Amino acid sequence: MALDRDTVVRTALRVLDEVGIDNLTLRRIATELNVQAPALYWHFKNKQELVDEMASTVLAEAVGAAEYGEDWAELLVNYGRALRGALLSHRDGAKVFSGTYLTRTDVYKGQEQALRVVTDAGFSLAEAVAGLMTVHCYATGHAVEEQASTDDPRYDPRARAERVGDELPLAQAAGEGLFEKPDERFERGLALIVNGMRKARV
Amino acid sequence: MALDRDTVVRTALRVLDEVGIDNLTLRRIATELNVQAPALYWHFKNKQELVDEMASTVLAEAVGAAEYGEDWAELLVNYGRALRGALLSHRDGAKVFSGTYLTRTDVYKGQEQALRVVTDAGFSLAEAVAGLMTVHCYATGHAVEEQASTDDPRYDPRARAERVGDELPLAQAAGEGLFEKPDERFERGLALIVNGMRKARV
DNA sequence: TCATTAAATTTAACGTCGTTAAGGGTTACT
DNA sequence: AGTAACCCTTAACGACGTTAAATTTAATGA
Repeated sequence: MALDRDTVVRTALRVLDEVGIDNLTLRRIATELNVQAPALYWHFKNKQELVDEMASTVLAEAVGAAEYGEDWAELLVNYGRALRGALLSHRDGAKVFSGTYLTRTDVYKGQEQALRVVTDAGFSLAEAVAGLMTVHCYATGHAVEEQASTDDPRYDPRARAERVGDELPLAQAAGEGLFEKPDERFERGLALIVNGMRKARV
Repeated sequence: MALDRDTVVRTALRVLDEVGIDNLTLRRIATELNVQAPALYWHFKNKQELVDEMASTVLAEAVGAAEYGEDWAELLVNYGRALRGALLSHRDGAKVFSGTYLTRTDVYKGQEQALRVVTDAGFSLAEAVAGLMTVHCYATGHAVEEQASTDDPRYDPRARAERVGDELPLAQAAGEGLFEKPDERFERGLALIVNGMRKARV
């Protein structure tokens, strides 16, 4: 039975979850497919093209196919949640998937839908773009920072508190709740951006 | 004359600008220092430790050492600008420096200063943390997306417009101004977040 | 049904990379 | 002068992405 691109992509995503991006090799993926490494070059031009397709697959399914509702504020929040969820859904996903070239246009469909709802709510197109873009970048950045710190053993909260020390009391007090409840923290930022939009509409 | 960590770091940053992260090799850096590659292992445990120090150096100088002023809104804006500027100041900087382990505590000093100003302005510590964190993540995410698209020849605006096509009129109209003026676009998002803070203070 | 062609994969190998081991100078101190 | 710490070199290992060529598998058409 011959391979196809989609099978390779899904296997590669599974391997990514097992071994992380630093150990994601073509040989490892090929082994998982009972195949030799050069066989992958029949389906993909090179490794980067495979990784791009992995990113596109994950993002298209989570962001492009979602239903965000008809309330503009809810929509922005849901869009941010979906994007963050997609980036966090695979090991090292934030680093790997953010800023990679999207090979599918599906993602843009979600954005089209979002822009329509927000402009229908009375915002100008420029305002709608700004709001959506801000949520998009915020969700991306949050996922990157979040995944970097939770995956790195050196980011032990206790150790951090030691290092920050008594010279930086506010940073220390802030840090206590900072690394422990990422979901709630993410929501606070989202609410802030939506509030900013509310103010703009007046 | 013996090398020291700082010399290696600054040379590595220069090489990064020349060749990009995919071609940043220890041998290339060593050559630039008139030294053999294994010599670097006397100063750094491994390549990752060197990269971490590169990130810390750039971020500490731009974010930790800056003066943000005493007006809370201006401060948040300046913090975001400084962070984005640092990430964009080197080739592939956003991908390389975001989410890497910071070896210096200098960065936290900037955050301490920021939290003091914002809380002095009447915000709770939780609100101040949320605001600063949101700006931080937004600036990070913006830099990542921005650098990924400007460096990748496949992100040609014209080609994108073709692909998006007539089915997605809003996305197309939005895209026209989206990839062309990143500075202004960044500022719009910053203003949105600051406005959200303004509303929270009432 | 069998020859022909196209598709899919294997085998073998190349050059480069990060990293390690072992050893050789240099400098500073006793 | 001897010793110890420091800093670097030479040589090499195993793993990686990738390419070229040969080989097998599957589909096609007479």
